Amino acid sequence: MPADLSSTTTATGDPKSAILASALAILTSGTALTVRNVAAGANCSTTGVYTWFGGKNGLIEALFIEGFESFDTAIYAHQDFLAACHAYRTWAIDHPTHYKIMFGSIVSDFEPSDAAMARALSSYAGVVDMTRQIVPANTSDAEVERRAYHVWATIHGYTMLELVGMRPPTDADQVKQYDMALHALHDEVRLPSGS
Amino acid sequence: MPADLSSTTTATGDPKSAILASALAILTSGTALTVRNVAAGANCSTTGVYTWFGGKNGLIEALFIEGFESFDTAIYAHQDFLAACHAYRTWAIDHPTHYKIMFGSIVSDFEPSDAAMARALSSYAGVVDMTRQIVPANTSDAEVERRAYHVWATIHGYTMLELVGMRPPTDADQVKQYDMALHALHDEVRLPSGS
DNA sequence: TTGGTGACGTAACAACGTTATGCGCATAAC
DNA sequence: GTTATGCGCATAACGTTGTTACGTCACCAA
Repeated sequence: MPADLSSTTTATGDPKSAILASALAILTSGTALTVRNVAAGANCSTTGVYTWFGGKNGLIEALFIEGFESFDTAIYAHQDFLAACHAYRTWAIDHPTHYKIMFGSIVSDFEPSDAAMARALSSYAGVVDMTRQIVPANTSDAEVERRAYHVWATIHGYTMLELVGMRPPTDADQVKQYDMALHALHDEVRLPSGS
Repeated sequence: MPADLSSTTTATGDPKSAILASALAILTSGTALTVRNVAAGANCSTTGVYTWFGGKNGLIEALFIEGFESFDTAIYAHQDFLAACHAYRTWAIDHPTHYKIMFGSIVSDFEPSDAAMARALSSYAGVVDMTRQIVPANTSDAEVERRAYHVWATIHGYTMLELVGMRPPTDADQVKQYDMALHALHDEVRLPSGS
């Protein structure tokens, strides 16, 4: 008989990916991300999370890394600066808990390892590349990186504020406001060096 | 005999403020913010947290509101735009857990109530006032608020990225980079309307 | 005095992350 | 073919967390 028919996820025979898929399903469903829930979704016992991920922190770290990979494929499919920035926000809005795991430390006692942080900064390298295509040709690497960090901080600030529900009482359209900020950001980054 | 000598905090006779002070002390000490720890610091039992705050969520909400008040007094003591923005970052760096409670949803199952969110947006009103002093005189209220939100999102993005340790591998001075971004932000906000 | 209200500590409960223990099965050694 | 080693797994337990039921005591009004 075929195996894994009882699994709620599209898991392969690999139990590690089954657990990860269960965790992702729980993240999108909004249920509490507990070891017992993840194990139940993967049709295994809580011990499985420990044999394959070393505990909840290891699972969170796997979600952390998987998040940046999903992030990259969603964002860097766009060549256009504005389209990529909009894709950034859209991904975060569609995966709020996942985004908070990656940036907001929603899970206490979780500190990403050096390898996980390196993966996150590798995703940031994509922002640097995207910025390099916009800045004037003779811009130095340090200046490119400074502007890339500015881009990242700005869109992260907008995204995070919207994600936690912090917005002014006037019911302005957040997408429109975000788009206007992106245009200004775009013009700002395109300026030649030296103010 | 005098009371409250055994308390680790400078608590008054009010048990509610004693519990809040204990929670603040735990926040700054880096210890785990558990109901038992807070109660022990306030020299009472866990029940006290429930009689005075209705549970842990109520305590978190009190910390949320207290955070924005402490925030305001630290920031709006400065008249200068750049000085206030630097004070913003400094407060967040000095109170990382507190800042994450206010903005990062570090505590799961905590959603600020409408009153708490109103208090947070009242703090945002200070940003609007500060922005109004910079923009051209004939700027409309809607435009002022849009730029104020831009200021808030930008400095929040920089602050949050630094707080979670996300920074490019080049070991640039974060304060210097933040300061450069603030100057650019300042110039940007001062521009007349219509690009 | 009597009744009631409210704050408090003790102890318990459910749920959580984690771990000790033992079982089953695979693979390799002889 | 038999044995031994090791790995993955489930069951059950432990300590900690947030929360609550319960009994007690102080205080205040009638």
